[in-house]
Amino acid sequence: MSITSTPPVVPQRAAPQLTRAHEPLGCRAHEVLARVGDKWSVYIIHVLGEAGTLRFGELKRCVEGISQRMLTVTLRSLERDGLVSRAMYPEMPPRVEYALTPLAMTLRGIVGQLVEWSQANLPAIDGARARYDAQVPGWAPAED
Amino acid sequence: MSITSTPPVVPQRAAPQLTRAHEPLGCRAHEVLARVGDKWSVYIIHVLGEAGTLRFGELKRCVEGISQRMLTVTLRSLERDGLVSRAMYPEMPPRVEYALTPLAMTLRGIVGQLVEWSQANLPAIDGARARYDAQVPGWAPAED
DNA sequence: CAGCATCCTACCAGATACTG
DNA sequence: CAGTATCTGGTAGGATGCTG
Repeated sequence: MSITSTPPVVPQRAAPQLTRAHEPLGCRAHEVLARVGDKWSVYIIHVLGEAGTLRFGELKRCVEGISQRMLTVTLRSLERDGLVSRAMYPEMPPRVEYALTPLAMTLRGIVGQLVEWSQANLPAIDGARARYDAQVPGWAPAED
Repeated sequence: MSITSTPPVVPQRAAPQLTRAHEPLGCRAHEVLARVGDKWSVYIIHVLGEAGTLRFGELKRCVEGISQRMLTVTLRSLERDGLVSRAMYPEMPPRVEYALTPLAMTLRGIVGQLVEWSQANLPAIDGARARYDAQVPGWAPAED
């Protein structure tokens, strides 16, 4: 379990000041991370955070690339987790508006940083990929 | 757990103007988000960030729940993106050590905030789920 | 317009076995 | 120990067609 019981065989190199390896992560936090670490969730939270309130179709247009099904599914999931609120107006034609909940609002900052980081470091990552693909023999550059 | 590399203060970008016209994220950022928004990537980056340097087996124990295959695959992917460095020592038995690259180091702060947020808001999310599951008729509470 | 239901496919990801 | 290779079931997720 704890790697602090280091076998004497392993040479301690470069004096790791961070010996405390097994931070338990609180077990279930992993679960939440999986939610946030969903392909579309972060995207949707970001878009909704920027736009404030959007209807289904608008959202779909903003998140372009997402299928109608995945948008529905993801929104349901986010709604269930209390991150997105859903307001339905039974008019004709129907109108449904989505927005972030206060809970999700506290995520906005982090998500924003994530997006900024992504945009800022895209070139670096592209470079790393190119370098890796070049030096690794039989690696098919299949987008990941 | 302390995220020492980054001040906990979230630089809220000023003026979240609620305009409906939303610029599409530069949209390759989405690609990077998908990488970060991978189930295991954040976890591994976090663990590696805390531990500094870990061998394959140590990592596997730390990220408990991950299969050997997924650890290999995810590490490869992270390595390809220049987020994780891999040092192999062709001894017997073999030893391979993983660590974050400087690039990934700049992600540590954000990932740390994400983890903290997850842990802090787990109860809220649990509550929201319970509430949702209770009020929605035929919803099978199948964990997601 | 906003969705649900259905079908169908591809890939994700675990288990197992084998190698250097 | 640190992988690779292979098989396989589960599910993510797209396409389509239909309702209120």
